[in-house]
Amino acid sequence: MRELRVSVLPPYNFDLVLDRLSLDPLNSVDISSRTVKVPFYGEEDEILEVTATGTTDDPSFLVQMEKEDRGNARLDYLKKVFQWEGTLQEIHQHFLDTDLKDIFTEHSGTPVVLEFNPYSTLMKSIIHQQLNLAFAHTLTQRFVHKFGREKDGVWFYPAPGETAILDVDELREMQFSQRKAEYVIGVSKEIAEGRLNLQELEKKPDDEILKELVKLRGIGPWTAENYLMFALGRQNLFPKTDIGIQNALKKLYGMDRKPTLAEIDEMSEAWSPYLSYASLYLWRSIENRK
DNA sequence: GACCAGGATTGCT
DNA sequence: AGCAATCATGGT
Repeated sequence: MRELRVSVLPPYNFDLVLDRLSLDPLNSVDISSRTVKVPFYGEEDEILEVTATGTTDDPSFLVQMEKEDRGNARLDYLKKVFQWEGTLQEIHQHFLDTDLKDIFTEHSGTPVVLEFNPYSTLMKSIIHQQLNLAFAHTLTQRFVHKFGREKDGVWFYPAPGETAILDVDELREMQFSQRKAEYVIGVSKEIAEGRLNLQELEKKPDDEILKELVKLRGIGPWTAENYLMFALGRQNLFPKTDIGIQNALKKLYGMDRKPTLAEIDEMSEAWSPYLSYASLYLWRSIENRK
């Protein structure tokens, strides 16, 4: 077991990170020991264990790895996933002059934490389309439990090639709709057969990635924006068709209806170039928390 | 028992 | 181009 200590710039509230991660039952989170076990999709499945050892104003972490970290691949991955090199201070500063001031103060130190794998983000987003979160998590969990892999309590999504050869009926059995099953298998085929290269895609600017992803059957604007935000960590995305965002804005402005798309454009204008943070904090503002 | 969920596609006009 | 129907099921 290799151990490593990391400190990052404040503010950074890892307990809020764990709180959000625990919304997905596939994540291996232990709130009391302030630890999350992260799947690392290398040549073999590996687990990286991250434990908070500091506070919001003096954040530090203990990282435990199973193998030697050749080329810093694992540490670089964790830095990106948990945004350890971000500057939340500046971002908070930006929002103090906006209508999101109170929400940002309440959730101060919450970074945008990325999903643990680009392909899994795509699958999860497609499965989550249009469904309430409870059922969406159930479906995703069924999918990963049946076709993915487990190691020491940590779940790994199947590889694209493994999903690509599934039959639609195998997903229908676990209560996927016909079309959702086709989307999941179809997009996996695009990747497995080399027509969609996620590593190459990552090098392009937001608008080009959006354009390419939306061409695929089963990926619309919402899913593509979700990918840019949570697989790639792009900072200026605002999924205005998202029901959760619309409900959060309705609540924020005390409206008796959801805002129109034009109204949303107006509201969000002042939050650029950090719209992804605005989105995250708006989602957090309507999530049920203990 | 409606009606809505962290949407996208298809088939109408 | 724009609109309605469709999808599976759980929560309210």
